[in-house]
Amino acid sequence: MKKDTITVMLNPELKHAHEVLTEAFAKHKFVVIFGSCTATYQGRGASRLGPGDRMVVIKPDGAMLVHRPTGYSPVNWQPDSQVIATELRDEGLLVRSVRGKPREVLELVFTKLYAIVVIEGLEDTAEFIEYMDEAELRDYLASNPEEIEPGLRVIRIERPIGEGYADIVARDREGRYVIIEVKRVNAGKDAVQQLHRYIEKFRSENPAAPVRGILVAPSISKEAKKLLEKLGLEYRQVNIAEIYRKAVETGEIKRDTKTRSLLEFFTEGSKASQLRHQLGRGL
Amino acid sequence: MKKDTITVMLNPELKHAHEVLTEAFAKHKFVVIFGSCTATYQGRGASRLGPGDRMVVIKPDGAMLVHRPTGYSPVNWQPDSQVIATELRDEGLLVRSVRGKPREVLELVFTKLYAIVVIEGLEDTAEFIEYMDEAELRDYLASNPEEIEPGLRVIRIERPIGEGYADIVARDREGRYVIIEVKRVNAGKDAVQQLHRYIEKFRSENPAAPVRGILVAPSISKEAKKLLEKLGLEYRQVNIAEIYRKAVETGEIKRDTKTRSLLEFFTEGSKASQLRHQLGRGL
DNA sequence: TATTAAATCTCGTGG
DNA sequence: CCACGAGGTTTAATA
Repeated sequence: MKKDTITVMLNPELKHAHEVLTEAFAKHKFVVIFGSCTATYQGRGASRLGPGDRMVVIKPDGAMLVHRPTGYSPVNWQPDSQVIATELRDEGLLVRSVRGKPREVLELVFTKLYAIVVIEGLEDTAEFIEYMDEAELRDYLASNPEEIEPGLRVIRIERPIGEGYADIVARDREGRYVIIEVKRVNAGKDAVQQLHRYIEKFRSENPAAPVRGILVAPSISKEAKKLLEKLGLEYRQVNIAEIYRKAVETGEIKRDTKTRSLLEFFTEGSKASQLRHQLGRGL
Repeated sequence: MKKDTITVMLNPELKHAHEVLTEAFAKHKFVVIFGSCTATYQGRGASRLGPGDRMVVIKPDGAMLVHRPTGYSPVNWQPDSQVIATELRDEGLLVRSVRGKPREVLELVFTKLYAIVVIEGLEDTAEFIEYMDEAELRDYLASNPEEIEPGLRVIRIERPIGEGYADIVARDREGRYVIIEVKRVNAGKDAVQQLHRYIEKFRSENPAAPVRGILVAPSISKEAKKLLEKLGLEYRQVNIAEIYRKAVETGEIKRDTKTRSLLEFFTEGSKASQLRHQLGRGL
């Protein structure tokens, strides 16, 4: 980032803030506002929020976030907006964000401002790399089917069945077809139903072929398990962290020193109490 | 918010920042950091992000957000964390956030800091009011079933079926049971499947009772429609904005002057071009 | 553009 | 504490 591109205002007057914000929005700067405001939204839904202290972020692309003092989620937002404008009113400083498609309007009215930060020229071109999403898990299991069951031979992956795709189609030791559905999070009834649909479709297409269905997931809900058993399907538990470790070890996932240290922290790592001690009390 | 509780540092040294942040985290203050950092996450998944300019928010409850210069979503985050700590390293200033359940670690390493804002005492107790969410739509339809089909008599709403709930259970003119699934957005295959699950469950519990299934939504995807028809279910289109207006008119939804004006803005309102003109170019 | 499925989904609600 | 389902879900991939 270039230097001298940060402007900070502490407890600014509404009028002064209005001027600064108008220019900041026009020039697509990165803006953060701390203050007390109300929020009104209408678009896909409608909402209203009374006065309170919030942090409002407006990004260069028109993304807007209204954050309360706690929680992950913004209470109001605009994923991106075509028009952002401010207006001085009797009630306070209006900040209005309008999105065209779908049509959505978010209006904030500030009565008090604690701080405004305006930044220009933030640069971020780094690639974001994610490991072990569902596709990666599926590919690992397809390459290492013995993790699911000894003697399994994979026929193909992502086989189109009906309207969807079976994650893995294989044959077991006895030559029976095995349709495998992979989930990287807790499996619910929907996952069981999905597998069931594939099995039904496969049976209708191959009436003579014996076929089994296996749901592979780190965990399964009780009701899903019941449904699964009722439908004559099977469940295999897998440990995602363990598979991640194996994938790294076998080179199927590249690692650098940084991920390695975190990985060890996780798989061989210390307990929370030790960690707390290492780090100090903190939060 | 009380006064004099904001601290702002511009282009701080890492060492100085470390001291300030340590205290801020210990005292559960609201912290925003602008700077260039890398990010490493491991927990439910794993990810790595190379150096770039970001805004990092740490809230009093331990919620943490790492935002790139564009977009709605944080690139990394922690919904809440038990331990947040900083450490001075050769590579830069480490900010580490640890969550216990599930076990997740997010590590940031800052090499440059542009600004740090620390705020204490933000107060926000206002109630967040949403209009026309699915529950409200369901309740309106349950009170006005003729919107779905003439002669429908509602038996109950939110009927437990298995572990889930059918939105509305009714009887039609001919005495058949009707299970109704309500969606306030475009219905996809998942909605059809959900309704199908309820129907199946109902049939298994009441083998003798004839039952219909109706999906009520403002629109439905083509594939979902096909699946729905294949499963012998029905679809009824509703206009959400119209229902919202009726609900307001009949007093089932209270409105104040603010929502009223917004309502009019939407239902009778001006076009985007006019709006753009009103507001000036803006963003 | 529409649609589908995944997500470190998050968040509330109910058992 | 788990499970289910909604969400102004968002986002990426796919047809």
